[in-house]
Amino acid sequence: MPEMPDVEAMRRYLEATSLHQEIGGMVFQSANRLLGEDPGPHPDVGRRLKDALEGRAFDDTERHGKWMFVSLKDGRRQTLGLHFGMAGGLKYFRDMADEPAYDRMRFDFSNGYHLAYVSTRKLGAVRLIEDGDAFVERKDLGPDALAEELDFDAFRRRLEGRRTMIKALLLDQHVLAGVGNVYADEVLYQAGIHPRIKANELDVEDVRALYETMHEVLETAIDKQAQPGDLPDSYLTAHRHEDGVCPRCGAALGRVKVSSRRSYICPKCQQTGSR
DNA sequence: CCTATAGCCTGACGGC
DNA sequence: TGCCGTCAGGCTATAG
Repeated sequence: MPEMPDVEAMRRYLEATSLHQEIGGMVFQSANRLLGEDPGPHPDVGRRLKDALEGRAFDDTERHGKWMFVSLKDGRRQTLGLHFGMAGGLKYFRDMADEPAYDRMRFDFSNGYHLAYVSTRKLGAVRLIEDGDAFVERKDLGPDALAEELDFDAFRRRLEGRRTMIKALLLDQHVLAGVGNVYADEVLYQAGIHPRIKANELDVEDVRALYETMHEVLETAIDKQAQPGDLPDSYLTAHRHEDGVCPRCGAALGRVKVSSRRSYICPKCQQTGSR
């Protein structure tokens, strides 16, 4: 679930619930794999996180692609970096009876509420860093898919000359950050572009359509708080299953592999690059 | 530079 | 019901 629109929804959720409250305590549950350091593992990251965060409060949030950054600004400049992997999220609650399953890292606020970082498969990551910008730089992430600096020209240049399949490029977080498997399919579907066409075989009009569609799709999804059921009827996302049908033309959806990930396509509506 | 694959984890689902 | 294989909205390392 967590692609950029989902992470953006979670960021707003954290912002609305958990800022400026003293972190009275932290609890880790089967979280070792999530707490690794870059680079290499650290013997007691949990201890270090507690030392760094307990007694302080979250102050601000940012997001870059699928990464969420939560900063604590009193005195030391420190930031918590959160990635949610394939399945995970946040939950704010009061009664421990409402603690969600797979709660791997819990913040116990002094006001009696709790914030859970949930990760079913432990494929996410928790990092204690100085600030988001430096982290993004170090990881060599591309610009956020909706960043202003990624205007059409910058987008075009990032795809220029690449002989990689267009969907693989959209998924590559070094090219641009935030698009995952589901939204890559959605964007390509809405733009009428086949996922396996090579980027250097798209003409400028295709690239422009792709850029504009990407904005439209991501902005719409954020607006709907990334709830798949609330997306427009014309969207592909709700139909990505075994016997799904194109919401536009009714054709049976096709399935292809790109970058070892499953792609759903409408063979009729995504002709650009299909032959 | 490009593609494919395995591995990290765990749960859900289908087939036998 | 139990067991097995496959798949899943991510990412990295590695090999060719």
